[in-house]
Amino acid sequence: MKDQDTTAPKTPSRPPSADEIAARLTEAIHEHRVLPGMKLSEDEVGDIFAVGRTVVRQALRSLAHEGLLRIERNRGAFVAQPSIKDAREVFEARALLEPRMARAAAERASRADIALLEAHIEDEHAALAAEELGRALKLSGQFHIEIARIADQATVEAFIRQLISRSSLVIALYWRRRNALCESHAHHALIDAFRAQDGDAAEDLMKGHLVDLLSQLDLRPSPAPASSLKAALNR
Amino acid sequence: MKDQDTTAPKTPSRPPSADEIAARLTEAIHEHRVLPGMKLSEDEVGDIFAVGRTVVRQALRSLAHEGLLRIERNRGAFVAQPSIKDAREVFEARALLEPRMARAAAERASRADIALLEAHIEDEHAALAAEELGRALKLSGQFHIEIARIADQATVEAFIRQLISRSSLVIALYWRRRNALCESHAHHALIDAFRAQDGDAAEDLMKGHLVDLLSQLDLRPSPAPASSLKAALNR
DNA sequence: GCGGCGCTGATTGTATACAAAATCCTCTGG
DNA sequence: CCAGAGGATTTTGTATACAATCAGCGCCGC
Repeated sequence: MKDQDTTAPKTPSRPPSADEIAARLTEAIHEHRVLPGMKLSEDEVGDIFAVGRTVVRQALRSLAHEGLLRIERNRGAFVAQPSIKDAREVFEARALLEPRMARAAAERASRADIALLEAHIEDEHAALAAEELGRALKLSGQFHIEIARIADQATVEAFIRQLISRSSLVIALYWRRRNALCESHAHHALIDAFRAQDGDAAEDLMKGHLVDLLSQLDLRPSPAPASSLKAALNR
Repeated sequence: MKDQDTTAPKTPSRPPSADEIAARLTEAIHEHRVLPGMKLSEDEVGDIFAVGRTVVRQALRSLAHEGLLRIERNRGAFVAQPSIKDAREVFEARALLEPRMARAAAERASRADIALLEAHIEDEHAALAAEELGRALKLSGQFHIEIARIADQATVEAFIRQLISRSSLVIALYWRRRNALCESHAHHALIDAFRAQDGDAAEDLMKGHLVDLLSQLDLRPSPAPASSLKAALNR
């Protein structure tokens, strides 16, 4: 279990900061290379990034504060396993925030912004073509964050960032089918609305997009036997 | 500056946890006993609560993550000074979230919930009568948080908690007049809507209430000479 | 055979010690 | 008298050491 360098750093020169480590861990979780329920031992993470436990603890607590990790006293940090209720709440919150962000973005998006979004979709397509499902998922989430940035709402952007993170966990736990994310249509349509500066359309498209996403989840009582019996007993 | 026990603990027996310290600091900031721009030295806080710097650092970083503090590397932690743009964003975000919470709360509020809210208003009145303006302000914020709790939306509740915190900072910086918060009407009206289980009315009332709050702020370019020249140069 | 109890190893929580950075003060030179 | 450089002090950043707690396991008694 020591030679699987799923999150190994590439620069052994300068010790990375707590924020960098948090970002790397976040990325790994977004890409579903680290799955819900997995334990993140302080020593292990510290060895991987070649820093002391002090810095690792900062990163872990930061991620816990964002809801990505669950820290149990004297037990350690585990990747969060959102309940079905959590999953619903996340998408309800997104439904409250993101449509308005899409509207504001449509009214504010510059030529450069739209070009950036298109490049994003390009990358997402490439990742899908290369069967890198995790990377595609991460890019898909970043698309939503980018919209909040274009809307020039840093406060809401931070919230959406958290919601995207948890959505990634929710998808890992409750996604219905494994086949490709066929949501490219929605993102393309959104860009069209941005290009036309059509706020109404953007708001509606985003609303529908989120409903579609939610409908792809399987949120019935017995969620999924994804984790083993042991994980079930840990609750 | 050492004998002003504005945040002195009452139990010197058991060392408080990082969360407790964070809660105490949050309360002090909400009550405007600690003002924007003030520095929170690690040693100072550690001495006050009789714990090592390790625990204090956890608390400070936690509060920084919520936007209450700003941590500058090798400089220390300072109570955040939201910009005018931040202030607008906070109330825009509240306008997106809270009306819907009010609606949901109106549809779900039990007899006990309403009694609790009434007790809250009672306390707020008492605090106002006793000239404890800070305490009244804190209770007023908790009223809004309570609504999200009644709406049974933990995720959004956490967001609103952050927004209330920042609103407290915004009010400290940009509040127009010092006289009493005449917003009791709005809270009373909200409770009436809850009692009638009138979701539409609750949503509208909350929307209007937030507009009123925002209109009480002075968000013009040169905000307020609240902080000294030194603070102005620190930017 | 099985359930409870105590021991051992491992992991986290906290404090302390040391290093790095920034601020403040002083001293010097113009 | 003022400006600037340098050192001393203070404060934060990080690692390490020690204490506390928990999980796993074997042993003993029933």
